[in-house]
Amino acid sequence: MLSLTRKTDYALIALCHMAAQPNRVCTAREIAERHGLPQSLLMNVLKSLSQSDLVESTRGAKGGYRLGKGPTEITLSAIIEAVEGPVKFVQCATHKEGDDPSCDIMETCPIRRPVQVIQHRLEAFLAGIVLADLAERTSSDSCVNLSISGNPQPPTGGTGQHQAAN
Amino acid sequence: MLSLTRKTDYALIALCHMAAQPNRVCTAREIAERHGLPQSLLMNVLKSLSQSDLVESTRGAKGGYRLGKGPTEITLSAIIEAVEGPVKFVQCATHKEGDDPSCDIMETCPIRRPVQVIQHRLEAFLAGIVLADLAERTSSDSCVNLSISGNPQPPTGGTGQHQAAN
DNA sequence: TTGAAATAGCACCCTGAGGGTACTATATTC
DNA sequence: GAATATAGTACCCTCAGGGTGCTATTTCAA
Repeated sequence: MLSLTRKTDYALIALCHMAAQPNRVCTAREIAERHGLPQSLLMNVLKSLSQSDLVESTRGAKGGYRLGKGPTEITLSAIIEAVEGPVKFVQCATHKEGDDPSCDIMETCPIRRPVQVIQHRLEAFLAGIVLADLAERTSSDSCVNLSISGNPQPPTGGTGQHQAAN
Repeated sequence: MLSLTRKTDYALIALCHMAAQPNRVCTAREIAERHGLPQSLLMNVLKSLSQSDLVESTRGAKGGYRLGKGPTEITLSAIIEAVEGPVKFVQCATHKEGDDPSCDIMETCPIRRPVQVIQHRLEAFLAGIVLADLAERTSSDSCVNLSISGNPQPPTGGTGQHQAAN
């Protein structure tokens, strides 16, 4: 369905929670109770984030989690990758030479190249969104900030405006 | 995993195949054999595409499929939607007032708004890629063209502007 | 030193979507 | 009427998503 999993949802919520309180450590329980998430699952997610250094964890009493980087350094693609694994728009997109082919028509596939280009553009898209963008609108309730993006700006029209990638 | 399903892969292959031969009808068997796809599954996919008017079908002997629109009118988002259903970056993204909430923290969810903005941008991204972009690079092997459509252009705007490093 | 609080690491389970098959009905051509 | 092709269903199997539970480890504080 081309959708994120719920784990990523939880990750985003937890990260926003931490971003809003940069000067203290937050426990999994606190975050779970505050936002009504299942605590055990949230802990799994926080573990993943910790292993990817997106959050720092402190064990023991008075322990908890805090952001491991600044909110402008944590990209959406890093979050997704930490929780769900690498984004694969199509299975063959991240295929390396010599790998066991995930798809048995690799050699003759007529759409492989163009689809890989789309993959790169999607990665760039996700890498361009950072936690600060999300957290910002979370605290202030204004609707405005993200919405430069807000008007979806139909990209269909022109061939050839600027491109960010490649 | 934020990935397309194999059905969409098949749809893209079939559509590219048809785009390359605009003046004749192609049978499911022909496409399946040509590209090594399972015929029965490909037929399912073609049925979906037909119901969404992305392809025209002709029944009976000498029947088959052909594109239902020009290759510049068939967007990637339309293809995905025809085969997989609506793109939902997150479950709640397409939620309408009064629906049964797909997520029981709808009301208090701190990231709902920003995430919906991302969803809109993703939709615009996918709507900006058309079949012609794929089919083009299929026949000619040049690598350049696709960069025109969906320019990723991070939605940050207010906050830092980050360039996708690729 | 001991207990409580917190994360770390497994192991396991259940459900549903992805992915695939099979069969029948219908339309068209020759 | 036979052959060819799509249309429509109904069904099945596998595996990732999503969730639970238990144990180990670390840290603080009484």
